[in-house]
Amino acid sequence: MEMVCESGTCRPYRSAGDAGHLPVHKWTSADMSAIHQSCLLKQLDQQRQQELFCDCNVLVEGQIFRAHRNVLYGSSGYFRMLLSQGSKDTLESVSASFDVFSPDIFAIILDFIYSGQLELNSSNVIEVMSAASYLQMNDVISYCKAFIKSFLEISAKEDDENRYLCLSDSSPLQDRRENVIEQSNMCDVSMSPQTRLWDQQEDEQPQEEFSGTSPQPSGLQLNSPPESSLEEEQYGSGLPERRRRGSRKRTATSRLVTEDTSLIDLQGVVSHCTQKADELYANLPSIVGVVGVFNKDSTPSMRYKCPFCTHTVKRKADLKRHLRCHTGERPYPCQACSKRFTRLEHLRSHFETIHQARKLVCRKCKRHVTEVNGRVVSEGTRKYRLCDVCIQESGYSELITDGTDENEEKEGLLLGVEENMSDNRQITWVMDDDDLAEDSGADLIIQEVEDSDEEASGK
DNA sequence: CTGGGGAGGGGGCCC
DNA sequence: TGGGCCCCCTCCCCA
Repeated sequence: MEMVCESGTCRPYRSAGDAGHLPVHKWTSADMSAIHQSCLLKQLDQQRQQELFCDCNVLVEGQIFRAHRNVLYGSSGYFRMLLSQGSKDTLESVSASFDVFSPDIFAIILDFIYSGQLELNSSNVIEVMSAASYLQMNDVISYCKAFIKSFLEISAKEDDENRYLCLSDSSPLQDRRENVIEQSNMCDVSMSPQTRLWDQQEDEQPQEEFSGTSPQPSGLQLNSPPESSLEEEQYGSGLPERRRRGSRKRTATSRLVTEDTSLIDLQGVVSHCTQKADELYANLPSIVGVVGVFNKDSTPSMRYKCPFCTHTVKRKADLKRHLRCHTGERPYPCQACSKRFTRLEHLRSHFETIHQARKLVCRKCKRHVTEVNGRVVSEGTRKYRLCDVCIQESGYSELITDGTDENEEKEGLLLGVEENMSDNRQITWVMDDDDLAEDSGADLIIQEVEDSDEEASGK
C-alpha cells in the first residue's frame, strides 16, 4: 500500500505492511505526526498564496501581506497579543501595520511561518532577528543567534574558552579554526517547525529507521546550537550580562599570558572574529531603533536596540560599542602582556596602571607618594610604586627600574595592533621612548601602517 | 567566612 | 562619529 500526501507535495512512502521491493520501514506515530504537520503547513501556504480564507492584512511600509490570523496567532507572540486584544468576530478582517522593518524582511518571516524555511544570510540576519524580536518569535531569534554565533564563532570564546586556551601540544585548535571558517562560510539556513521533533526522534530512535526512502521532514541544515549556548541565549534568562562575564574571561586572560603557543593561534581566531564583526557592523540595518521611550516633553525618543539582548542606546556608535560584548571582539591588545581589551581607554588605563605605575600610591603602605619619594618597582612586565621607606624595609632596591628597559630603548613599546578591515590598514599604538618616564606628558602615539605585512613579523 | 582593594568591563554622556 | 571621562558594577585576590 502506498500512502500519498493529498497535497501532492510530499514524497510517497510505504507502510510497514507493504511487501513491495523497496525496503520496509516501521512508521511511528511521531513520523505520521510530522508528516501531517508538514502537509498541513503546505496546504496553508498554498491557501495564502491563493489568498484563500485570508482574514488578516499586514501592512509593512505600504506593502500588504495577506495571511491567516490563526497561523499568525500561533507563530508570533506579538500577533497573539494583537489578535487576542482585537475583535472576537472571526468574520471581521484584521489589519496590522509595521514600519520598524522592511517588507523584504517581513516576507522572510512570513515565509518561515508558512513553510518552516528561514532564508538567512549574512546581510539580512540582523534585520530578521530584529523583526523577530519585535514580533516575539523566540524560535527565529534563537536560530538567528545560532547563525550569528556560527558566523562569528563566539561560542568558541564562551563555551570552549577554558579547554581552548589551555591547549598544549595535541590541540584540536587547527580543526577548530577550520571549523570556524567552514561555518562562517555557511550563508543559508533552513529550519523547520519539526526540527525539535526530529531531534527528539533521533535521540529516541535508531538512525536506521530513517534511512532509505524515508520521507524525512526538512530539518535544520545548520548544526543545532549547543544546548548551553541556547540556554544562555534565551531572552529573560534572568542571568545578568555582567554575571555572565567574569571569571571565565578573567581566567582566560591569565592563561593567555602563559600559553604562548595558544596565543598565536588565538590571535588568528580573534582576527577572524574581528573581520566577521566588521561585516556585521557594515550590515547593521538602517532601522534598528524602537520608539518606546518618551522624553519629558512627551516627544518620542528614538533608541537603538541591541539585536542580541534587550539593551537600548541612544546612539548607533554606542550600540556598536555595546555589540562588542556580544561578539567578543577585542581590537585593542596590550603588547606588554598580550591582554586584549574592547576599548582603547581600557587598554590605556590597564597600561598606565600595570605597566607604567602611573598611580602615585605606594603599593605596600598605600600612602600617596611623589615623583621624588615614590620609586617605580618592576616585576616582569608589571610595574608599581613603592615609597622609599617600603623599599628600604622590603629590600626591593634591586627591582627598581630606571624606566629604560630593553624594549623601551629599542623602538618604543608596541602597545597594540588593530587590523582595519575596511581599508586594509593597520593602526598601531606605540609608546614613545620618553613615554615611560614618569609623567612625561607624552601619551599614546597612533601610527597608521599601510601594509599588513608588518603584522606577521609583529606577531 | 568576610570585607576591602585592585582590576576589568560596560553604560551614559560630553566634547 | 569617535574619543574620552566619569561612574558603577562584578570578580578576584588577599588579609
